[in-house]
Amino acid sequence: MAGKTAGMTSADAPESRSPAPAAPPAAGSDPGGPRRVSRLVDIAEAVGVHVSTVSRVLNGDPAQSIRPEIYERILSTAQQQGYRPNALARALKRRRTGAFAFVVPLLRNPIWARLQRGALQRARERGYVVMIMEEPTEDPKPPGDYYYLVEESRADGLLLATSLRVPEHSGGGTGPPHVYVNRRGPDRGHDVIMDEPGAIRMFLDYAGGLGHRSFALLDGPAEVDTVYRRVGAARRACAARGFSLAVRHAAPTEDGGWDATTRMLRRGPRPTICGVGSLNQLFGAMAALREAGVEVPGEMSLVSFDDDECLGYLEVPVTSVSMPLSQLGAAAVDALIARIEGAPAGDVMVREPMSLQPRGSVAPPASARAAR
Amino acid sequence: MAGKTAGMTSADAPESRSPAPAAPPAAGSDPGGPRRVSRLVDIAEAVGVHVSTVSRVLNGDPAQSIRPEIYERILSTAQQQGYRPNALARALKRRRTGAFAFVVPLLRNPIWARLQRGALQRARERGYVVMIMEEPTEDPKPPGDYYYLVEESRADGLLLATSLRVPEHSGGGTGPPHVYVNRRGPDRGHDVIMDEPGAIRMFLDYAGGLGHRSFALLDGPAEVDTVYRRVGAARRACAARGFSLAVRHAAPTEDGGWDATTRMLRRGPRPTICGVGSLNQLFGAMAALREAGVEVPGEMSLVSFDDDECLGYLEVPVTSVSMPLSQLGAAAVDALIARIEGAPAGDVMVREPMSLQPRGSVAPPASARAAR
DNA sequence: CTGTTAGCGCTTTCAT
DNA sequence: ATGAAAGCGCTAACAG
Repeated sequence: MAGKTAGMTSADAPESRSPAPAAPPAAGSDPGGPRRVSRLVDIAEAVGVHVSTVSRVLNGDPAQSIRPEIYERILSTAQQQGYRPNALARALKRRRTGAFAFVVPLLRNPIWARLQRGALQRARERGYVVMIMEEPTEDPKPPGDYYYLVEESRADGLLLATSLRVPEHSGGGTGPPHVYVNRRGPDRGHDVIMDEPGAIRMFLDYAGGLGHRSFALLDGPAEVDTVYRRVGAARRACAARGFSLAVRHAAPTEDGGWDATTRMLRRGPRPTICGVGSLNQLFGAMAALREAGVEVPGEMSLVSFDDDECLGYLEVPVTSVSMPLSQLGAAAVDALIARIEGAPAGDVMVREPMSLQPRGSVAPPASARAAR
Repeated sequence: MAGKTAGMTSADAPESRSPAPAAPPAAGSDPGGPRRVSRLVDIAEAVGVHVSTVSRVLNGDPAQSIRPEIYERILSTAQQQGYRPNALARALKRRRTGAFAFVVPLLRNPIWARLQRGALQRARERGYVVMIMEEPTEDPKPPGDYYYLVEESRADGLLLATSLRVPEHSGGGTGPPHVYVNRRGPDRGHDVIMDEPGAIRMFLDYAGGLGHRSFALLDGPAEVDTVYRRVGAARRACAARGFSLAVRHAAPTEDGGWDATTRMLRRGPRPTICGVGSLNQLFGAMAALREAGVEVPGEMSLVSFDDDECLGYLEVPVTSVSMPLSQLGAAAVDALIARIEGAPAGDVMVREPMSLQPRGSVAPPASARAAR
C-alpha cells in the first residue's frame, strides 16, 4: 500500500518519548501467546467450591446467604485473578447481549455527535453499551437492513436515525425491538423525535415580533423527516399568521446551501429573513449572500436550526434555535429499553430544553426600520 | 421526565404519513412474543440431517463434497427459514468476536468522523465490525481502562485514539491486541500516525516561498501527541530555516483559539502568518483577529491543519493542509488485524495523500509586498 | 447453604 | 459423505 511505511526511521520520530538506546529488550510483540483471562472455574478451583457458587456470589444473587468466609474468599480470588465475566457466554445463556446498535447517517452535521453523546451516557447509566454503526454511503438503507444485528444476537435493540420518507423504506413488518431517533419510521409507535413545529414557531414569533412578514426556509431534502415536519409546520404557521413563505430544498452541504440561496436571490420577491436547516447549508448560504452583496442582517436576516459553538464566532454571529439533542438521545435509549421490557408501543416527543439564541444575524426588516 | 410526552396528539403530528383512519388493527406492540430466529438444528430437522452437516454446508467447508441434493436442500431451507447464525455462539466457540472497539475522544472536531469512516469501511471489507465508543468525558482515560472490552470478549482488539502524553497513561503492561490511532501510545510498536512533520514542512515551504519569516503556531494542549509532534517539527524546521516561531497552546475550542490569539496580538513582535491546529480554534482565532482589526491575509496570514469543506465558504476562505484521515483509519484496522494474526509489532506512518489547499487566507507578508 | 445437571447455539475433531 | 460427541464459559432450575 503506497503511502504507508512500517517501521519509522528516527528521522520520522525524533521527538521520541525517552532516551531509549538501541532496541530495548522488552520491545516487540506480545510475550508467550495471549494470556488467557481468568474464568469462573478458575476461581472455583482456587477456592475449592463449585462454579455455580462462584457465579452466584459474583452476581450478588440475593437468594439466601453464602457462608461469609467462602464469600470473601471468592471475592478476593476473583479480584486477584483479575476475573472478567465472558460477555459472550453470559449473553448466550441469558439471551440478551446488553448492547444496542445506533445507526447514524453518513453526514458531517454535528448534531449526530450530540445525539450520540446523550444516548451513550444514558445507556451506560442503564447498564447497556451502544455500538455506533455509521451508514457506509450517503444514501441510507431501509430499517430492515439492520435487523440482522439483533437477529444475529449482536444487539438487543436498534436505534435508527436513518429512515427516509420513501417507499423503499416502508416494508419489513414488525421487526426486532427498535426506535427511530429524530425521524419517524414507516411503522407506528416507535418514533422518538423533537418538537420541530415548536422550533418553527419560536423562529416565527421572534422574527414576526421584529416585523418580518416575508420568510424563506432553506432546508434539506423533503424525504428527511425532520425537514418534512419543519416545512409542514412552517407552511401552516405562516399561513395562519399571514406571512409569506418560500421553501427551498437542497443537499445538506455547503454547496447545497450556496446553490439554493443563489437561486433564491435571482427569483421573485426577496424574503427579509431566512431559516436554514443545517450548519453546512448555512455556511453555503452566507457565502452566497456575501457574493451577491446582500448584507446580513441589513438586507437579509438569518437563523440556523442547528446550534453550534462556532456560530458565535462568525463575522456575523448567527442566531440559532437550540434543540434538546442529548435529551433526545437519552429518551431514545429509555424508549428502546421500555420496548424491550415489553412496554406498549408509543411515540415520544422531547420538547425541552429548547431555546432561541439571539446573536447578530437577525434585525428588523428594512420596512420596519423605515417606518420608525 | 419533563419535556417528554408519550403519545403525541394529532396536533403534534398532523402531517401523518398516510391517510390511515382510526387505530388500524395491526398497530401496537409486537404480536405474541419475540419470533425466535431459526437455528442450525431447525434446518437440520427440516432437511433430516445432522446439525454438523448443516454447519459445514453453511460455512462452505471445503472438506470433501456434500451430496449435491442435500447441499441444495440445506441451502434453500436456510434461506427460506431466514437463518441467521448466532454471532454469540459462534464467537464463543471460535474464540473470536469479529468486532473491534474504536475509542474516540469527546471532541467536536470533524476529523474523528473521517477517521471513523475509513476504519469502518476497511473493517467491513476485512470481515469485522467496528463499535465506536466515545469517551464519556472531555478528559481521556488511560488505554488500560479499555482493555476490559477485549477481556470480556466484546471485541477482538482495540483502536485507541485517546492516549495522552501524561504519566497516568503509561502503566498497563502489554495488554490485549491494540493500536493507537493518530496518537503514539505509551507502549512501543503500536502507533498508527500521520506525517505531521511533513504537514509542517508543507506549510513552511509554502509560506516561506511567499516571503514569510515570522511564524506562529496555535495548537491544542501539548499532551496531545499530534500537537506535540507538530510543535516539535515546527521548532526544528523553523530553526533550520532561520524563521522565528511563536508557539501557543490552548484548548481545542473556539474560545481557546480566541483567547490565545488575543494574547498573541498583545505581546511582542507580531508574526506574519499563523498555523492553527484545529477547526474550532480557527473560528476563535478569526474572530479575535477581526475584533482586533487585523486583516486576513493582509496583516496576518492563516493556515488550518484541519481541512473541512466549510473553509472554502468563509468570508476569507481559509488555506489548509489536507491530511489522509480515512487512509489513517483504514491503516489502523490493517495494523490491528496484523497484530491479531500474530505479526510482529511495528509502527505505521500514513503519508499520502497529503496536500496543501490554497484558498484566500495566505498572502505574502507586507515586507515582501513593499519590497517589490 | 452449596453441588448437580442441563443446556444457550455453534464448531470441530473423530469415527464410521 | 455424514453422524456422534465434546465442549466454548456461563446461568438457572432443582436437589440435597
